[in-house]
Amino acid sequence: MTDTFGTYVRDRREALRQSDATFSVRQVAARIGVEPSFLSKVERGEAPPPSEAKIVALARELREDADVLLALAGKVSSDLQEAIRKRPELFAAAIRQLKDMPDHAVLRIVREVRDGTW
Amino acid sequence: MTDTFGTYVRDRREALRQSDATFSVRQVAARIGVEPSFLSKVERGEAPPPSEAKIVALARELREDADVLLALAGKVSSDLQEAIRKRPELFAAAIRQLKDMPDHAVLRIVREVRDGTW
DNA sequence: CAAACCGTGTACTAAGTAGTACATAGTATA
DNA sequence: TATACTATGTACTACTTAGTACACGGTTTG
Repeated sequence: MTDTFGTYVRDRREALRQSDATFSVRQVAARIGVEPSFLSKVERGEAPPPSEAKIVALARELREDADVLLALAGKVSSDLQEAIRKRPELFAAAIRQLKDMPDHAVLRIVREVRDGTW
Repeated sequence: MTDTFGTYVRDRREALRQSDATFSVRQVAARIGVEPSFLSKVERGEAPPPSEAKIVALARELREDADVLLALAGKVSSDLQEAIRKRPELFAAAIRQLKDMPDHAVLRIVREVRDGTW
């Protein structure tokens, strides 16, 4: 399995670096609170993706959606997990209901619920 | 923090045992594929809850909802996690939308989607 | 009364997780 | 050209996960 997470982070960081030299391994690592050698290994797929907190910090740095980055790391945000754990039967049913539906149908539900067209 | 998972499992197993002697620690452990000492420790909160696979097997044994048992163990079923990971932005939005809604509202969505009243 | 079954205590392990610390060698800059 | 910053490699550690193996003493039951 190719390391999508590391590659994705590296590509994104290098892209930002084109216009901003502070996006070096060292400086990004310092900003998210890890050792540069560790970030380097993560980007090269030599170390597994870091903890949720570090990934969220990294997403903020890279101006990426934290949920997407967490997903690439094979993780699910702890606030979503908590929502499911609080009402497991209900949310298990809801998610299993939605999981095979096309994007637009799920989106419509999200929008209609948000707008109170309900 | 009191150990809800262990206590719950023990209570449920002892209840079933009232009418069926095969619900001893030893025999249930054998049926779900762990050592009796391990199940004993889990029930007494001396060991953390077992892996997802063992919890699912345990839920089947105890005739309980696997999602509920997983939730008590602080876990979320891997098939739900996978659904979220496949479309992280979409499902993050959907779950965050539903998480503060009352049960009946979420249930209505589940039902209406299921029945195609949509 | 002995064989089988019961729960539990102790000791151990093998793999994975999440890093840190330090050294080295290359590259850019003042 | 010296220095300073860069990326990366090697080695190490501490913690957690997910259990197993085995022994012990108590309690049924045939």
